Amino acid sequence: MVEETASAALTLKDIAREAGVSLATVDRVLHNRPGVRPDTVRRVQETIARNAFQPHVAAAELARGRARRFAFVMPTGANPFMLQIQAYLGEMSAWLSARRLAVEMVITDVFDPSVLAASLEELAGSEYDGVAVVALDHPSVRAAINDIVDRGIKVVTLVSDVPSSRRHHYVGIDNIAAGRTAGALVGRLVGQRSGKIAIIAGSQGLRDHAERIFGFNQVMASEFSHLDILPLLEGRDEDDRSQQLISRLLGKHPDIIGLYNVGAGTQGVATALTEAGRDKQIVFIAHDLTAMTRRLLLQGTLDVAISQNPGHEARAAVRVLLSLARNEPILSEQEKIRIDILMRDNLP
Amino acid sequence: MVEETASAALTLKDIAREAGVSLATVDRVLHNRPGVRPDTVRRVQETIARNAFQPHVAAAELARGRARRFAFVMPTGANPFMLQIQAYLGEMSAWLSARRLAVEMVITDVFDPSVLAASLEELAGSEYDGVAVVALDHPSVRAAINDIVDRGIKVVTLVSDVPSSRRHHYVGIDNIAAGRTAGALVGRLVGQRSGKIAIIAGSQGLRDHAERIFGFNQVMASEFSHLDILPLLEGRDEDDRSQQLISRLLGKHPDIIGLYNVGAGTQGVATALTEAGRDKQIVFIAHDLTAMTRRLLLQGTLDVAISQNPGHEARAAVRVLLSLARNEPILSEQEKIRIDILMRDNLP
DNA sequence: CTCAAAATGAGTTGCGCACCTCAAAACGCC
DNA sequence: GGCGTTTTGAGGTGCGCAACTCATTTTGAG
Repeated sequence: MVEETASAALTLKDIAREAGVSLATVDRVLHNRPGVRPDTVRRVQETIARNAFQPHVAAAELARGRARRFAFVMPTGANPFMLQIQAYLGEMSAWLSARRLAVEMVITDVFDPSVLAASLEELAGSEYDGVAVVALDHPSVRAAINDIVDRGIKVVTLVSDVPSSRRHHYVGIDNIAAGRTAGALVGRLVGQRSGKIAIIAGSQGLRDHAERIFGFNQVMASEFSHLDILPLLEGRDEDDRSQQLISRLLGKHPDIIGLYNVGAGTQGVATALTEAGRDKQIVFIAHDLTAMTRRLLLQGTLDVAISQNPGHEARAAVRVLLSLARNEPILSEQEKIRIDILMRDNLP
Repeated sequence: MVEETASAALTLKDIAREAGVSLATVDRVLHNRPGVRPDTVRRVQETIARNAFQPHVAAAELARGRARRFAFVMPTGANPFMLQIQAYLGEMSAWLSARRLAVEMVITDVFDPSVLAASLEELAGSEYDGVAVVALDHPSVRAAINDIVDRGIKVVTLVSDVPSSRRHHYVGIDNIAAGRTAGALVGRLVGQRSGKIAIIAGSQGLRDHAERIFGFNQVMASEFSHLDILPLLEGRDEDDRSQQLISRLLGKHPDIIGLYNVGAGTQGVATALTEAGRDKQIVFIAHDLTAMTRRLLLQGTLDVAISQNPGHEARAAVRVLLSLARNEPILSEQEKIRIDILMRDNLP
């Protein structure tokens, strides 16, 4: 029992013949070039639709000649998650060059709106076909993104979104949902016990951290109101500072049963927990899968790591930019980034 | 600060010149065609490697002429998970036809080794470039797969593997790890409580079910030995039968605190739980994300759904077959199927 | 050295499309 | 009806490679 799923192999010539026009006109319609009567445009488009015609991507790509260039605007510094994204882009290099795609890194201080905006404005005047940017949500950044879009360059925001801009796509997770997931897990894993829940973030000023905290508190308030949430600590994503803050907190509150680390500095938090000898009694949830969090999961110090797959984000950003540049539909289901719940037994 | 990641745009002609041979010889080397001295082969390959040369896939695809044909051997019946995979393949139809790829469904009884083997043998003599098969692990199936491979057709096993065959790739999850994940979650979510844990499967004869049960028991024995595991029930993946079995079990054991459904029939199990009024007290874990399990998660009847992403499996199978057919390297990190832990707050 | 077999060079064709030019036809306006 | 403008047709070129043919050179065995 065999079923057909794919169709014939029409070419532009067939479409031209069937629509009663020349190849040149079909080409004009296909690329929105001027000089075609609206009536004729419609006739050609109908013929294309009627036959479910798809231009042969390989032929189109070959005929284009020049390679496509994409820029990835990434933060300076040693943020492991960002470095992982860059590493996965590196792993794609054979894949990219076989398709004559060039991906270039633009490293800049994405946390300073004016610096980021300036970097983006520079790209607006360049020869890039697409830009992926880890964007801070700020009016001047938004304006810079819109400028790039107006130049006909495709833009996707990566990891961190600027929803008010006219960017074509966002590749990343819903951080409110991530925070809610953390809250639900803490609440469920502490079980019947009652006690206090600690929460530490890098800074409330970071949009993704703020969103996670919001989601976390939402769930705690609505579903686990019997638990006592301690005031938020800010560890600035640094191991040392996080360790000190948590050590002091553990000393002050012997009845902490759950701990959520919103940002980085997980190693510091874990050290504080083990030094206090309370890593097994306290439910500890953090973000991102690194060599370090993997180790902590296997040891049992960390109970759950909530993560977004950096490899998936890197590849999705490239694919989305490519599809946009080709005016191809995007497989949205494929490009959606999931909130991964990682425990010891489902580590990839 | 800009860093280059991709390289030049050499062509075969450049390679030929640099290696001091003709285009024809490079072509022979590239496609393992006979008639080239080993010494020359080496020289050409070294030139290719030295320049990190990648043939332009678009040009290669275009020059090939004929389209590639892939067959998907899928089970008969209304298994929702399998239907989802087929649905996602359908969603790819525009993507496929733009690449002149034809994907055809071969629906057969994959649970009968002789029927499946016969279907596969038929494919061995056909014009397919690749075959994806939901394979039962049985000697005659293994032999059939090896036959197909010997014909030069690429084979990937889908969802269910035949590790002893010479299939080129497996697209699916590690079911032992999935079972262990279920065990860890049941154990963690019941918390301090003590009581009995129920487990129901379709049949122990199904390899994936058996593996999940194995993993589940492994974790329960080593980490949650204080919990009492009830004997396995077999619901044949049917809602009615599962409901009856669970209803009876709930009547007999008032102290059940956890329940793991290994296979299908989740609706039946859920009905039994709610009718007994114990859906909130019992930790309930099942597999796969469907409209039904999504509803149960939102209601709170189901606590966790463990799933493998059917869309990802469909696309990965196609991509892997395509890469194999093109003799391209596979992005293994991309094609790996993860064990997803889905709760109410991280539903996609 | 001779001869057949193996290895190689040189060349052609065509895949389907993008992108271009130039001439011809159709059109709208006065 | 004449005019300029818009629309269309016809055609060409080349992208990089696969796949082929056929002539020529090199090689090794006897």
